[in-house]
Order: sequence, then C-alpha cells, then structure tokens
Amino acid sequence: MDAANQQQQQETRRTSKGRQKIEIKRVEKESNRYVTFSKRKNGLFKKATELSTLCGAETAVIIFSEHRKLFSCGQPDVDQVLDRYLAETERVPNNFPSLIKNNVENQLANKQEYAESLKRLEEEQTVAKMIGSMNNMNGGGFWWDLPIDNME
Amino acid sequence: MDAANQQQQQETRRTSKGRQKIEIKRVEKESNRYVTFSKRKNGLFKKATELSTLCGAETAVIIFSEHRKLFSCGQPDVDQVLDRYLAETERVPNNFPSLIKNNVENQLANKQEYAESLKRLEEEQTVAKMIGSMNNMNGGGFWWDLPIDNME
DNA sequence: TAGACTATGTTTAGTAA
DNA sequence: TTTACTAAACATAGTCT
Repeated sequence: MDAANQQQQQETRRTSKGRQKIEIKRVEKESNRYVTFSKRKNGLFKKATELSTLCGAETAVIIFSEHRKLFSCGQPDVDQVLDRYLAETERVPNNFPSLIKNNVENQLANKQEYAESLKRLEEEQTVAKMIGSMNNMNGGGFWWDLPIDNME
Repeated sequence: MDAANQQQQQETRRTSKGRQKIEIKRVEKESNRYVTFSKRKNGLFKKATELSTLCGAETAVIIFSEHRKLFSCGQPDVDQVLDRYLAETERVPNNFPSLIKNNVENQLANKQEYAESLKRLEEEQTVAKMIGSMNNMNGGGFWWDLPIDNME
C-alpha cells in the first residue's frame, strides 16, 4: 500500500461515526443484519461463559439464526444443562412422541404370543403407564416392534 | 433532602471508583458474587432478547445458579427452541423414561385394558431389562437404535 | 436478594475487506 | 459469515440502601 492509499485510509477512519444508537427492532438491511447477528451471537456466548466462570453457574445458550442454523454454547455442557432443565420442569419434549409411529393396540394384537409370555410382571403398573402413554403418541417406531426372536 | 445532605451525597459520589477491571475467574466474596450473578443474568437475558428482535433469531438461555435455582428466557419460547434443538441433534434426554412416567398419570385411567392384559404377561425379566436399559441411556442416540443384545 | 449511583471497562454500529 | 477499525453507546464493579 502506497503513501497515498494509506493517507486515504487514514482519512476514511477519521470519518467513522463510531457506534451509533439503534432501536431494538429488526435490522432491515440484510448485510447489516448478518453482521449484527454474528457479533452479538459471539457477545452472548462470551457473556454466558463469563457468568459461569464468575459465579459458578451452569448455563446453556441455544440460538437458531433466521435461516435455522443452530449455534449453541454451554457450561459445563449444553445437554447436561438441558437434562437438568427438563427434569426440573418435568416436561416431555414434543419431538419424542413424534418419533413413534405405530399404534400400540395393533402391536399388542399382532404380538399375542409375546404378550402371553409376559406374566407376573412385577413392574406391571409402571409398564402399563408407559404403554398407555405411548399409545397416545403419534409417530415413530416402537421398541417392541422388533423381531421377537431376537428379544428372547 | 436538604442542601447539606445533597452536598454530602455529591461528595460520596465523587469518591466512586467507577467500574473496575476484573479477571474472569470465580468471584470469591460471596456477597459480590451474588450481586454479579443477578446483574449479569439480567444482562444476558436482555442481550438474548435483543438478538432475537434485531436479527429474527430464536434463542433460549437456561441458567442454574450455584444453588441450582433455575432461570430461563426464550424467544419465542424456551420449550419451542428446545424441541427444535433436540430434533436437530437427534438426542433423547437422559431422563426421558422418568419424564414419561411423570406425564402419564392422567392417561392411565383410560387405558385399563392395557393394564389388564399386561397382568398376564410373562418374561418380566426381559421387560425389566429393557426398562433398565432405557434408564441407562446416556444420550447420543435413540434407545431403539441400541443393539438388540443390550435389550435382553 | 434487588435498586441506585458513577466512573470506567466493554461492546458494538457503521463500514470496508 | 468473519475480521478490522474507531468512537460512541452500553454494561457493570464497587458501594450504599
């Protein structure tokens, strides 16, 4: 870079208006929105990490960009924090039932011999509850929808 | 407040050292740590909300204080973002079997027939092991993707 | 725990690469 | 999408209430 360019750049820098105040509403200009997203995402992760370090807290930050791309950050680990959150809120994730497809009643009818063999089950109450629950769920495959031979 | 007090306060203010630089490591003084936690937690939530608004992103922030108290913040909603995260990562929460049990109580009444049929079931060991296997899942995959051997 | 306060440390808008 | 740059906006440490 020659002296003239350097001079040019110097003057360009001098004209910077510095950080400008903005309203907290959608950034309309796409290029600005992307830059803002990238910067603030990093800022958020940094802040979350600092909070953990400074105060001994466990944190999880999950971000989906406007294009649904996933970014996450957690201390000690996103999934660990999520497990604790789900246990605390006693919440069943929506996507669990969506992964189960077959109807339990049909399964039971077709697996009569298997059902016959499951007598005197000590945990019948628990299993009954689980099955009752699963029967109300839509979607996915079932754990007993497996070749019976392999399960014996 | 009279003029003398105002004067006093003015002078008190003058002695403030303002924000001091700190190292990012555990704040040892308990009272300071609590104050820092509260302030930074609020700051983090604010930043996450702003990111969502500015850039059309979906965010979830989950924090457990050092005393395990839960705080969370999400746009549009923590659970919605979590569902998307779990779907994206194809992860089943570690505690999902207990979640199922906890959520199933209300459904049991309508499913008496299943409980009845299960009373005749044999092979309690097989089922017990399956349940045990499900309880031992550590994430990273679906329990129904386990090798059949693990379910015996 | 949650506010208020001020001086200062930190983040970031606008821009270009 | 990320980085570099500057100056202004913003967050917050320390302290008291």
